[in-house]
Amino acid sequence: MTVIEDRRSRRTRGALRDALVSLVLERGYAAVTVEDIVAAADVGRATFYTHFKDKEALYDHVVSSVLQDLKERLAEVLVPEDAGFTGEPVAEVFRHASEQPDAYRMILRGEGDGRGLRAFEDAWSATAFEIFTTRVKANAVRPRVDLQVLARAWVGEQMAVLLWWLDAPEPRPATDQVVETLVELSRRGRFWATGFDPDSR
Amino acid sequence: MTVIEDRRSRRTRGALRDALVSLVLERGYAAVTVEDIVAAADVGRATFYTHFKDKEALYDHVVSSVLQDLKERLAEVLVPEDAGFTGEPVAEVFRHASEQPDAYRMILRGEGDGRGLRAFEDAWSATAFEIFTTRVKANAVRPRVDLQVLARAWVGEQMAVLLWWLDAPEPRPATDQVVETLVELSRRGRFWATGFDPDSR
DNA sequence: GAGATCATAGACAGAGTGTCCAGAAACAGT
DNA sequence: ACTGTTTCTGGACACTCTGTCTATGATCTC
Repeated sequence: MTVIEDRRSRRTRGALRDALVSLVLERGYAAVTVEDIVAAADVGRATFYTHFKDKEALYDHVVSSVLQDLKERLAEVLVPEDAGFTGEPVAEVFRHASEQPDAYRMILRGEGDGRGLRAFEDAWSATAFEIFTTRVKANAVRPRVDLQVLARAWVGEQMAVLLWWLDAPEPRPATDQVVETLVELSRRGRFWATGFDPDSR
Repeated sequence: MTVIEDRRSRRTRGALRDALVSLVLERGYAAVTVEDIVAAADVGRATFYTHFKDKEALYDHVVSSVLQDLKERLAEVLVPEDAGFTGEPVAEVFRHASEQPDAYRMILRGEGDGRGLRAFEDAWSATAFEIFTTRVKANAVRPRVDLQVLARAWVGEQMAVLLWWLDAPEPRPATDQVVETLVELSRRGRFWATGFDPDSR
C-alpha cells in the first residue's frame, strides 16, 4: 500500500470535506445536497461517488477524522498517572477545537441528526470515566455519585461551554481563561461560581 | 373560531406526531420519509400536506408543542421568588420528560440536525439565567463566573444526565433520586462527588 | 338532516440520487 | 521523456421521494 495517497485523491477529499462543513454551517445538513457539495468543491459529481458512498459517508468521515486526531493528541497529554485536577485534557480539547472550529461547530450543533455529537460525547465520556476511576482508586475514596453519570454530566457541561466558546464572536476569550474557569467550576460547584461562600460541610 | 378543533384533525395530527417520533427513534430523522410517516400513521399522503408543509414542519410542531407544554408547567413551579436551590424546576423537567420520553429522546439525541436540541437548550438556558440573576441580586453577591456561561454549563450538565436517564433500561432510577444527586453535584462540585472532602478556600 | 370541513386516491412535474461508461487528464517511477 | 496506472469527468439512465392539484366520498358540528 502506498503510504501517501495520490495527490489528486488528497486534494479531492480535502475539498469535499471543507465544502461539506461550510455548507452545513450555512444551510444545515439536511438542506445540503451532493450536487451542492461537488459544486462548492469544484469536483465532478461522478468523482464524489468514487470516494464516498453518499453524503452520510462523507459526514462520517469528517467526524471520525476529527475524533481520531483528537484521540492521538489526548494520548500525549494523558500519560501522567498523577491524580490531580490539572485540566490539561480539557485544555487540549479546546486547543484542538480552535484549530478546526467549523468542523467542531458542525458536530456540536448536532448536524447530521446528532450522530457526530453522540460519537463525540461517547468518546469523551469514556475518557472522563477512566480519569475519574483512576483518581478514585489512587486516592482510595468512595465516590458519592455513580461515575458513569458523573462523566456524562461533566462532559455535557464541557461541550455546552465549548460550543458557546466556538460561537462567541472573535476575538474569543483566551483558551486558558475559559478552561481555568471550567476547572474551578467543576471543582467547587455552582455555589462558588455565583459568589456565595461555600457552605458545604 | 372553534375552541376545540375537529376530531378528525385531532386524530390525524396526533397519529402523525406519534408516527414521526417512533420512526425517528427507530431509523433516524434523515432516513424517515413522508411516505413512511403516513404509512405508520395510517393516513393518506395528501392528508399529510393539508396539515404540514413538509417533514420539517411536523418535526417543528412536535418540538414546539413539547416546549410550550414545559413552559406552562415551569411557570407554576417558578412563581416563588425565594432564592434557594430547591431543584424544583429541574425535577419538573424530569417529570415532564418521563411523561413523553420518546419525544424527549428524539430532541435530546439531536435528531433533526439538532434544531430541537438547540431550541430546548436556548429555552432552558434563558430560564436558568433568570434564576441565577434573581438569586445573585437577592443575595447581593458578586458572581465569579459570567452568568450566561454558567447557565449554559449547568443546562449542558442537566441535559446530558436527562438523556442518560431516559435511555437507561427500565425501571429507571427514581426521578427524585437523580434530581437530588444533580442538585448536590452542581452545588458542591465534582470534588465532593468523587468522594474527596472539599478543599475549597 | 344540512352545510361545512376533512380525508383520500391518483396523476403530475420536478429535484435529487446512485450507477455506469468511455474518454481525457494527471500521476509515479524509471 | 515515456509508459502504464490511477483518477477525474460529463452525460445518460432508472429510480425514489417530493409537493401540488383535483374530484369524490366520508365525517364532523350544530
